[in-house]
Amino acid sequence: MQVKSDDAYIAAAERVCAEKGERLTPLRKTVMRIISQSRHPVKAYDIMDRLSGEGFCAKPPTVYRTLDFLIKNGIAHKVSTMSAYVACPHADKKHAECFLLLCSVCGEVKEFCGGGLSAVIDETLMEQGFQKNKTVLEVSGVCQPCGGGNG
Amino acid sequence: MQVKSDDAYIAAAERVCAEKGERLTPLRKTVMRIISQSRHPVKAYDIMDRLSGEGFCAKPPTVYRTLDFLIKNGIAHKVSTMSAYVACPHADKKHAECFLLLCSVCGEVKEFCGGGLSAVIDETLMEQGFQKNKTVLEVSGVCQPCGGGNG
DNA sequence: TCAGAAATGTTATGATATAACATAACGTTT
DNA sequence: AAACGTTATGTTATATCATAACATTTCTGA
Repeated sequence: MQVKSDDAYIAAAERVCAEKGERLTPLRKTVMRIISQSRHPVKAYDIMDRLSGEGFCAKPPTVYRTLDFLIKNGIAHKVSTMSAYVACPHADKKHAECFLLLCSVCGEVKEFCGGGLSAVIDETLMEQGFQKNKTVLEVSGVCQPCGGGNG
Repeated sequence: MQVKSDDAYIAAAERVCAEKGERLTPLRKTVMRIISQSRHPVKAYDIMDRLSGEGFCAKPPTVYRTLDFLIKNGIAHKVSTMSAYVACPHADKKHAECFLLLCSVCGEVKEFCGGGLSAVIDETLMEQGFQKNKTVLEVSGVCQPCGGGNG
């Protein structure tokens, strides 16, 4: 399995921000690096601790504001079921909504952006007369390398 | 739109518990009643306050334990994106996984259990080699009565 | 009625998140 | 450069959500 280097995440974040006229400040870049280097979703307070190790003295509001910024710009996601945060691996590509697969064995999170699934969800919502704003789909289970499916 | 009376929720809860050999104690029944009477998801600490009004003196662990029980037995759900809890309207019927539509205008939550959507999700996960344990799908938006879709 | 299991009570604390206001950094205009 | 408005970050305090650990009570079956 190919793993994206954290530099690639940062580069993507740079591109997204440049395009939107947003500023990827040192703090924001560092938070982005912290979550993109982790193979697991990272808790806000863990981010705070890691920031301390990098010379920042961030308190909770700073961390949450930074996370809000990253999420608002689509370069990070909140894992609601875990109260934790992940970097988006394809922030700079046009893509459907991101769904999250959470492996309870290795703890890794995998994103998938199935246009097909997105379409089915949209269609279902349409039938219900529900106007979607945001979809959160998080599946916990066992990923393939950990023995989940198809060996 | 037909609204289910809270008695129906309690009756369903009774049936589910009876079937499983679980006990729907006064505390559990009261919590079930509290969340089934609300049109919105209810916060744990609000449940605690309401319990006080009914003669219980429940502290957080008691409330969370009770919620865990209800969730474990499929008669209530946690709305992860809101840290709040709802009663399941069809706990006693065999049904696919429940998905939640959260209206940001009226605050109501609507459940739907589309077997079709469930199947598509399962299929997608299969393709990914991911063995599902639990799926959380929560959509925020605007419901039909509030002007969401199709008038 | 005794023993074990299940449920609830109690105390304390941990974990997650935001409000409100102060200061600093940045960019633009003059 | 000085003055200004905007954006970003710092700071203090506190609100909100949740669980660990252990005590007591209640239920149930032998």
